[in-house]
Amino acid sequence: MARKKSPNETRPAPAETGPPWRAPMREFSRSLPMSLLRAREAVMRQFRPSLRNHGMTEQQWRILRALTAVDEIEVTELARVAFLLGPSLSRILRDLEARQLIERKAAATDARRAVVSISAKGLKLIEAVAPTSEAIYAEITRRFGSRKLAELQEMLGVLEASLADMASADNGEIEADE
Amino acid sequence: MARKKSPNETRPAPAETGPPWRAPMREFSRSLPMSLLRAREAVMRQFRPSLRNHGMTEQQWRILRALTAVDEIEVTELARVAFLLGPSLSRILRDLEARQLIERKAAATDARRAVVSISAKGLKLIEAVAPTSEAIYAEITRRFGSRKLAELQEMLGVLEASLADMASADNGEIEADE
DNA sequence: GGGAGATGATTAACATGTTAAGTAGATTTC
DNA sequence: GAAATCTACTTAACATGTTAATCATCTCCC
Repeated sequence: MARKKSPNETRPAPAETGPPWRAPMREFSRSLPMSLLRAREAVMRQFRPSLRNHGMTEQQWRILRALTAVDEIEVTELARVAFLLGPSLSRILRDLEARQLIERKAAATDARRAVVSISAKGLKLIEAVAPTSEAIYAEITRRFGSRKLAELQEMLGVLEASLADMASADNGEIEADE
Repeated sequence: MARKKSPNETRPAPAETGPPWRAPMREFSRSLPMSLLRAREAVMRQFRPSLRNHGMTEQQWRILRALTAVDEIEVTELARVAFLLGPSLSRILRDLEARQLIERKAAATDARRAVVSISAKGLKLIEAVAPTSEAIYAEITRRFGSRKLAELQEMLGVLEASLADMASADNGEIEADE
């Protein structure tokens, strides 16, 4: 049942207590990665039950959803659009193909490339899920506010663009002292 | 747009082409879940190499990081603070304990509850990673803007709160027509 | 045109996400 | 006060995230 509460009256410290060592780092739960993670989880929690009822995961939905927007598409490009890493996509395509929700063929000009498209069965599945999905999205928009939602997405896009060419400044230590 | 793509001159359609069926759904790549996912990935991509150099994953870092803020903490509360599901936390704690980065003991009043704390070795590891981590965070803040960063986090918090009590409206279909 | 290197995709190996089931200890109830 | 129930945690099982390695094809260059 998700982690929607619990009075927790027994724990020793609220986890917001002063750190035992000098704390140069920002309050943990307010870091940007945590904020983004929690927000996304709050959103996805709304969609998962419906998807699950249709025997589909979030990623499988992303793929089928992306496939409805094109006639056919190469695997690499699909990975970019659905924002999945190659290995994940490979596995999922194998399963979706086995379930006959997609079709795959080799590209005409380049035998390395595979071209994927959604099947009639896949389209039917999308059409079955879409109404519920739309209703949920509408409710989220209603609650948060259409204006604010657009603003938020704009900021997220700017953030992403801001970091696009940032080189990670990792020092070379391979293991902690040992 | 972001996503420093590549010329990709060979693909058949840019994936932004008109859908073959009537498309009642919003442009896929601009959905809220995708925006959040991409923004978070853009941020985490900066931290992962440094963490990896210290032999640690993002989640392991979250746990150790959370532990530095308290003297000791129960597992359930730690799951809440580090935003991890119970099963994930169980596995990670087992590993961190084997690596002697944390210590675990049974709670005094309730034998079911386990109390976790960071070890001296764990603290040393945190101290080794913290400077790089801080530098990365500072650079992100500099690029995106301190003001905007605070605004963004405020909006994310409001979004999360907006959806806190939303009941998922899943219909009961268990499988698509077959 | 053949070999070195680049590219598209998959496989491998390990860590985590997610839901369900299991286990041991605590709490309630009659 | 023992059975029923609840609670904290763990295990199980499967799907995905993540990095590295592999495999097949393609390109380039001599």
